[in-house]
Formats: sequence, C-alpha cells, structure tokens
Amino acid sequence: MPRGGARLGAGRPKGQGKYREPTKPIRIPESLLGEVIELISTEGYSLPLYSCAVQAGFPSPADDHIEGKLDLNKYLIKHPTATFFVRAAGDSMVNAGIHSGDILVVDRSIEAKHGKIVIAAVDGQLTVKRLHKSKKDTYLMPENNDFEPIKFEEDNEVIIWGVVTNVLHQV
Amino acid sequence: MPRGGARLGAGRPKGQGKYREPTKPIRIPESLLGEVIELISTEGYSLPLYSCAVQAGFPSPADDHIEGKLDLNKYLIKHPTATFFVRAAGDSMVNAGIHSGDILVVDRSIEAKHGKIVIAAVDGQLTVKRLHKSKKDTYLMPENNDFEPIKFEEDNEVIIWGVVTNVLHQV
DNA sequence: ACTTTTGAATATTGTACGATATTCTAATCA
DNA sequence: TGATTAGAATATCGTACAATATTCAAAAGT
Repeated sequence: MPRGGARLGAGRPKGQGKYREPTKPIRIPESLLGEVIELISTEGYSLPLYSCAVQAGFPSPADDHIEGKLDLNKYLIKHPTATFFVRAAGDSMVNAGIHSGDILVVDRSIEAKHGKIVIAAVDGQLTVKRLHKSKKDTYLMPENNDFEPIKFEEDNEVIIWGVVTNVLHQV
Repeated sequence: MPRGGARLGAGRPKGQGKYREPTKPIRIPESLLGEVIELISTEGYSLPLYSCAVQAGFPSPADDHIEGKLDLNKYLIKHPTATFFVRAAGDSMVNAGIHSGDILVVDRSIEAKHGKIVIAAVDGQLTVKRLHKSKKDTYLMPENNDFEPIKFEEDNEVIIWGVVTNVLHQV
C-alpha cells in the first residue's frame, strides 16, 4: 500500500554532505594523496590573521582585529621551485634577528645584491651572512661583533646558494 | 589491409602522464579546489631543508647538508583548528626576537603557563607579552626595558587569546 | 489529534567506463 | 634497405552513473 506521494520540498537538502558544500572529483597523483587528504580534512591551511593595530570604537576580542586569511606557504614561499630551507647554526647573525636553530626561508631566484642576507657555502661549509659589495671587494659580513667578515678570495671557494627572505624563530 | 599485429611491448608506457605517476580521482570541496590545484601543480610544498652543521669528509654543496623535506604548514601548525596569526606591532618584545611587523603563530590549545609568550587582549587592545605568574599576582611582562609590566587587575579586562609558538620575521 | 511508518525526492560519493593520448611494430612503400 | 604508415596495445583522464544517504510529508495506525 503506497504511502507518501508527489510533493514539494522533499529530498535531501543541499549542504548536508561531509564538507557542507558541493564537491568535484579531480585526479590527484598518488604521492600527493596524503597531503591533499590532510589539506581537505583540516579545511585548508588558510587561518585568520589578526592585527595588533588600535581599533576605533568599542572592540570585541573576536572580530575587530581581523586582517584576513593567511596561508603560510603562500605567504612565505613566492617561488616554490626555487625555494629551500636552511637551519641556522651559530650566533653570527643575532643582530639581524637570526638565532641558532632558526629555520631560514631561502629563495634562489632573488638576485644576491649588496645588503641582502645570503646563504653561502664557504669551502663547503654553509653559512649565513649579509652580502657587502664594494667597488673593489665583496665580503660576507656577520651581524655580531664577535665574528669577523669573510672576504671573497681566489683561494677560498665561495658559492652563494640564495637570498634569505624570512626567519622562522621558535619562541 | 591490416598493419601491425600482436606483439610484446606495445602501448603507451607508464609514467607518461601529466604527473609522471598514477593518479586517483577524489572529491574536493569547491572552496578548496583552488588550493588543491595549486598544491598539485607545484608538486607540493614539501621543500628541502639543509643544515649548517659541519660535515665530515669532502662536502658537495648540493647534497651533503640535506636534513630532509619540510612542509611549513605542518612544521609551524600543530593544531590547525586552534591556530591563528597575529601581526605584531611595537617594540615591547624585541629582546624575545619579536619585531614590529612580524607574523606570530598563536596556538589556543596550549596552556598559558608561566614563562610563555602570549597574545592578550587588554581592554580590547591586542598585545604580545611574556606571562609572569607568581603566587600572588599575574603580570604581562614586556621584554624591552622601555616598557612597563601590566598587572592583572579587577578593573582592566584581560583575556588571553593563546600562546605564541613561532615568530615569522621578514629580513 | 498525535505518533509512526513508508516510499518519494533529491544531494552526495566513489568509481567504472568511454574517450583520448601515446608509443610501438609489422606491413607497405620508395 | 631504409623510410613511412596504419593499426594494435596500453596508460591516462574527465565525468557520467549507480549506489548510498538523508530528509520530507502523506498515509496508516492508535
């Protein structure tokens, strides 16, 4: 014996699925499957960015300071194929805000101009220094008085790997 | 007139596709489509991490310092749903390595214990300070002699938003 | 009149499948 | 004999579709 019948408004409502929104099937390389699944299960890594700036009116702690959403990878990595990280060691650059153990974001595609902080391999040893170019010479300058500048010479092999764009410091 | 015929080794070889590896179709929420497409087109954000540590033997600049692969989001964000960012303003924490304009990674799920650097809303104004708890009182301590500690009082409304885990500094 | 039952209606989801792309070799041609 | 070509073989890719999940309200029951 039939129950129900034709009627309006029946059926499963929209937005009741796992993600509360429509989905589209796309193909993912197997090596990235894990990363992608993690990304969608955390609903993306775009997290809110707040500002310390003074607000007019009567601020509520929840909403008034919001500056937008931020994805760390996009913010820190402008050239994914030319970027790598270096873990800093030593205190030669503390005055530039680089402490031992910090992770440095390094971009190979940025030109190593005078004044930039660079990662260089000096005789096979990695080091972080500020590049100082004068008309005559080029130096790798530490930013800590306890350390000595390194001069580019013929006999020491200096290779500049890239320019430091950001420092990630653990508090 | 037929040409070709049964034979071994015919057909398109494996690994000739867009991603040089097998793929699987999975469903992606539409709001994350862009992020996912960007992720797979850049082959992921896991970039190499090198170390400054001294190597034995004769190091080659390319390989010897490698420490592994690093995904910034995974490295910096332990609790995606409890994490947000704050752009620091002012110099009250320079001695803790926090400069004006730095992005702070803040985790709400970490307990704000004595000694931790926290984000607090003091009378509706966001501020970064080190939490100092004694038996009697609780203070928000700046890490710069030019600033004064803030005492937790009845009359000023202090809400601790979360604990700072990392500082992202632009050089 | 209220509760319960049942099938209709529709969104969602994983994956099977057709269409396409690519490469290889035997047959044909010069 | 070497170059060319047509078809065979197989991987790849987007998406259509079957199966599932979920909700709604008319009909039946109490």
